[in-house]
Amino acid sequence: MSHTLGIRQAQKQKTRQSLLDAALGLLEGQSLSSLGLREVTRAVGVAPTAFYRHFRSIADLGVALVEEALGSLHPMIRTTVSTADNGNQRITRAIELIARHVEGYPAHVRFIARERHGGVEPVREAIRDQLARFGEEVKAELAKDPESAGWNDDDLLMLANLYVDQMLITASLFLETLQAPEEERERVAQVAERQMRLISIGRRHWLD
Amino acid sequence: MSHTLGIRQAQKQKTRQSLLDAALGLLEGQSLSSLGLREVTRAVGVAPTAFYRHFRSIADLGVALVEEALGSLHPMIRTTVSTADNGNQRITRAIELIARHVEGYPAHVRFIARERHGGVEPVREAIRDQLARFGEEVKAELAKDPESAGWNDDDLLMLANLYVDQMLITASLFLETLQAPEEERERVAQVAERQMRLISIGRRHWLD
DNA sequence: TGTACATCAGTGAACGCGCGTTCACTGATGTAC
DNA sequence: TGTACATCAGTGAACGCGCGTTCACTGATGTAC
Repeated sequence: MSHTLGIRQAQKQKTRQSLLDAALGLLEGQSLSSLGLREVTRAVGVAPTAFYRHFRSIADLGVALVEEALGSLHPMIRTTVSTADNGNQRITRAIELIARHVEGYPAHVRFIARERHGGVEPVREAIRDQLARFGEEVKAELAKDPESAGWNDDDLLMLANLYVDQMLITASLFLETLQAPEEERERVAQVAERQMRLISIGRRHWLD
Repeated sequence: MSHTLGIRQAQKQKTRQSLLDAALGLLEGQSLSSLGLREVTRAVGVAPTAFYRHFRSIADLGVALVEEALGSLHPMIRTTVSTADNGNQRITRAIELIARHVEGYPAHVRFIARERHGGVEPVREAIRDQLARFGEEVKAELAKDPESAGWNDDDLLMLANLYVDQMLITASLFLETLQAPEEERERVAQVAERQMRLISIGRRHWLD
């Protein structure tokens, strides 16, 4: 039984999504704390007052963008980790997955990198919470691996967060190469791969 | 032969420094791209137009702040690395150095973390350049270490950048605990320490 | 040392502009009967 | 199915406000002789 939205509800959601999309576009060249409500509505083509039918404030819209952006990162991180743990080949594939995600959702990645330490506290908090959840999930994924035998929970979480941070750093480096020639992107990929490999080597000898 | 500045020059520098200090203070709660010129001059107590005697724009002031902030990080990173390479005890001391730096210059650290991916391109560029220089310096420091025998230049730089990024991540985590109880800060320190240790273990077995 | 002129950091008035928010409104959609 | 009323997403005028930038200015400091 699929519930069809009323015309009114559907139109409202469409406008809301347009506001989110427009904001994300405008945020490529500035940060959230300088984004104007009128700027966003102008880009969409609705009256400034229409904004209030969807969000209390720009900060509120920012929090919604966090959900959207990290929702899209979610499957990527899981796949990356469950994919990426044994051989060097798996690490190569994981880095490729990150590169493709950055190509597919550059604005989302930029938004998260920018606002993670940005000037809007509720948005920072939303990102912090989501990244903590990612850490927990990666930890759960790592725990399944035979290589994790003998590891305690604290150390697993420590390693999980190291991987998560490393993925974000790599993603943000890829972002900077989006307009650059292919060889530059290849160079970034190779460095990221070796860093990931070095961490995995550290993991393997952690209990020595 | 010490050259005493003229009264006029000395007063000008003092005002300039006041503008930088006021801006840094205001930036604790917002990001550079939303900082207003009038806001800064108001905080200092000079006329808005006085701003133009010192900086072309807020972005220009931001670049000056990068020099100031990373100038203060400079000695810290060098000491941290040359200190931090052999035993676990050295890593502990390195993390302590970072913690103390964050306590001593919280606004500088926050500024760099925030604007590294912020909305003002010239400022991002200045930070990128400085961090690249740090990477090179850390690489040079690592190269002196007997443990680096057999390492090629690319791998040394890869490791150096891994350390630099890890230091920034750790610094920004400490920043979030400045208002938190001591036990929270201790927890962050312990995680950072183990991550650094894992990386160092990876380093030791890189050539296996 | 004293005088006459040049420099220039900081002033204060004025400008046009876009901002966020309020309010009463309109008219298409939804609902009850 | 048709009618009468309720809901509510989006409108458009109006507001007061702070913004960045311009300009001619002032008066303390600097310099040449």
